[in-house]
Amino acid sequence: MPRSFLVKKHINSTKKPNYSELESPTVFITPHFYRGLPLSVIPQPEVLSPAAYSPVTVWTSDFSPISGYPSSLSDTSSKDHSGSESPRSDEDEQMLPKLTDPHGVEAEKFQCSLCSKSYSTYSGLLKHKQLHCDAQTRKSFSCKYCEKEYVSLGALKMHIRTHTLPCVCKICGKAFSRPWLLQGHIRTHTGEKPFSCPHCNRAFADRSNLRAHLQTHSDVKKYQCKNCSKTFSRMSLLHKHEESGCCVAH
DNA sequence: CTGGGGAGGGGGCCC
DNA sequence: CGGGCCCCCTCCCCA
Repeated sequence: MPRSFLVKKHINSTKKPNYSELESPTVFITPHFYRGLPLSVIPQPEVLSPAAYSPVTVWTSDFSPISGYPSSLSDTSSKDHSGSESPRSDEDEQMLPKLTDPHGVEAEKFQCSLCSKSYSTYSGLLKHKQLHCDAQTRKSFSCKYCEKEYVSLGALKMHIRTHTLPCVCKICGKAFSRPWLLQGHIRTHTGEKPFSCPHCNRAFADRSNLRAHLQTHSDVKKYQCKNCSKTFSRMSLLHKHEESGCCVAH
């Protein structure tokens, strides 16, 4: 039976969210454990709305045309407010070539594929790229719950789930960020242990714990002290060993 | 005090 | 792009 997961203490309260203060969960698992697989539910609209993110800039790996990008970005960001997609900033306007200029695009041979601004020399284009577009092409999606930033919307959505915790155990009400975490938790209720040790046949509910257990069967363990060469089955044990002062004198 | 098990978090990869 | 899965890691607790 689980021992501590319901009374887990967060000594460093700043490190982990206060789950009780988060918004209400949206997914429940029925007692029919293996029929009703956990379903993830999209977080609250305001969480996934464009306002939830801070898409500062757009990132591309090179300077090639990115015709597909703006539409893909707007696909996820403009559904709730059609008619206001892709607003161009003042700076963007300044970056565009002035087509009415008598020395307009026709006279320029090197054109920025991102902002369409043209230059008569390649070095001019490179300078523009370094000073303006390269900086602007680094996308940054910020979490509205914390200070973390991600380079992709998908990564941010994944992270936001750690705040919203949409997967909730029907039995005990504990919430999780991902369905498979909930599945692992449900095993603590059912006692299911699908991962067996080939050496001693001891079973585990979690693959990671089996992996840690396998280390105990090894003479030379994975984590080794740099100073005394003693090995440990877990990094945490190695850290304890180092903090104990064993190697301070060396 | 040390080693090990239980439980869970988070990023990355693949489909 | 999202879900599932894997891997690595941490924290807590107990023998």
